Formats: sequence, structure tokens, C-alpha cells
Amino acid sequence: MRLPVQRARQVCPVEVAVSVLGGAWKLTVVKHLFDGPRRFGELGRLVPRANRKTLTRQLRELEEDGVVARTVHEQVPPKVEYSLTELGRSLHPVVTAMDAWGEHFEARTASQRPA
Amino acid sequence: MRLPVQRARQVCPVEVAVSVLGGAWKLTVVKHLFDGPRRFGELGRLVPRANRKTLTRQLRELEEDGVVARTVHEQVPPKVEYSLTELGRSLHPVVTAMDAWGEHFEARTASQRPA
DNA sequence: CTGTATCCGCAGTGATACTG
DNA sequence: CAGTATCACTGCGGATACAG
Repeated sequence: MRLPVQRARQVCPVEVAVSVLGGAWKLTVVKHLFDGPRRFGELGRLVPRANRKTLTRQLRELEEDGVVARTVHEQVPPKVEYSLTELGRSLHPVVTAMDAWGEHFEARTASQRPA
Repeated sequence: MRLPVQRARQVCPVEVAVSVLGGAWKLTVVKHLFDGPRRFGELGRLVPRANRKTLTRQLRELEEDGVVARTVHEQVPPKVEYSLTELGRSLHPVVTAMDAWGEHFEARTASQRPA
């Protein structure tokens, strides 16, 4: 397991969750995977600000932590699909709560929005 | 508002929530504040791995984002209390979900625990 | 199409010492 | 007690080019 996660264990369960899910775009990816399996390129389009390397790293960490499953279809051209594991699907309440709060936060600070 | 939050707005509400709450020890602090107002030193003891500088920064960001309120009591010695704002209290579902998932994750990976 | 390799900047985190 | 100042490090996140 990754070191930040290990450290978080010594403090609080919420900190563990943050360590596993707090990386850039991770929860966004998980959210989209609730709509069904997605290919690498699809995720890249759904999370436009994440470049390939970063997206690959986040997916590998999510895979390492048992949240997503990676399926390679032996084809030419290659096709790789990502889907949620059972542990990943158990994130549904978290994603729902975070999504709702994010919207609430945005609405509350709408006056500070630049454009 | 902080830049990471601004960037997250362009992607997804869950990413906004991660940007606001994803800092080290932030959700742990919020969780403890649900038990009532806490002084700076108390929070330092409740989150043992956070040093003063880091804890100060996280609290300032949470204050800036309207999640916590900072109350200075003009005394000698000084006394500063942190409490949740209404926006902070609206985090209750998030903290509950994250805490439960963190425990679930720990239980599931207990075999990999080092000590 | 789905990656990897290389290089890089810097924000986030921290240790330590000092201050009102 | 509740911070701030200073210095430093690490690794995340990213740009770009290459590969199977």
C-alpha cells in the first residue's frame, strides 16, 4: 500500500479515505465509472484537465488500492476498460455526498466566480 | 478563493469538494469539531502528526473557505477557539460517509497492515 | 489506442527555532 | 498559548516526445 495511506491509518479513518481518494481527478473518475465501464480515452475526455501520464498514475493507484479493475482486451488497436470493483461501488455514498457538497459550496460562493 | 479550487470548478463538483477538503488533516479536524469547539492546542493533540505550521495553514484555508470559524479570546495567555460554520456543519454527511468508508477500507486491507 | 520515458516546476508538508 | 519565520525536501502533477 502507498505510504501516505499507511501514515493516515495512524490518525483517523477519514484521513485514510482522503489518502486513497484525494489524488487529482480520482473521485471524478470514480464518479464517471458509476455510469459503467469506460475506456482510457473516454476517461481522458471526461476529465479534460488530466493528461495521460497523470491519468495513468491515478488509475494505477486506484487499481492498487482495489477500487477499480483494469481489463485489457487483446486487440489491435488496443482496448483497455476500467470498471469499479465491489470496493469501488461501496464508494457510492461518498461520491454522492461529495458531489452534493461540492455543488452546495459552489452555489454558496457563486458571487466569487470569475467567469 | 484558492487556485486549486478554481481549477476544480471547471471539471466536476466532486473535484471541488476534494480541493477544499483534501488537504492533510483537514477532514480529521472537521470531524473533531463536530464534537464541539476546540482550541488550537487541543486540535494539535487530536491530530498528532500535524505540526503547528501545517495545522495553522489548514485551519486558515478552512476559514477562508467558510468551513470553520476562528474566535480569538483576548486573554493572557491567549485562547483561540475553532468551530464549525453552517457550511462546515453541512459536511456531516461527507464526514460520515468518508469515515465509514475509511474503516471499511482498513478492514478490507487489514492483512496488509504492518504493525 | 494506450500507454511509457524523461524532465521539470512547484505546491504541499514538515523540522526547528523564535515571538507576542 | 498560539502562533510566525525560515529553510528544506518530497512527490504530485504536468509537458512533451516516444513506443507496442
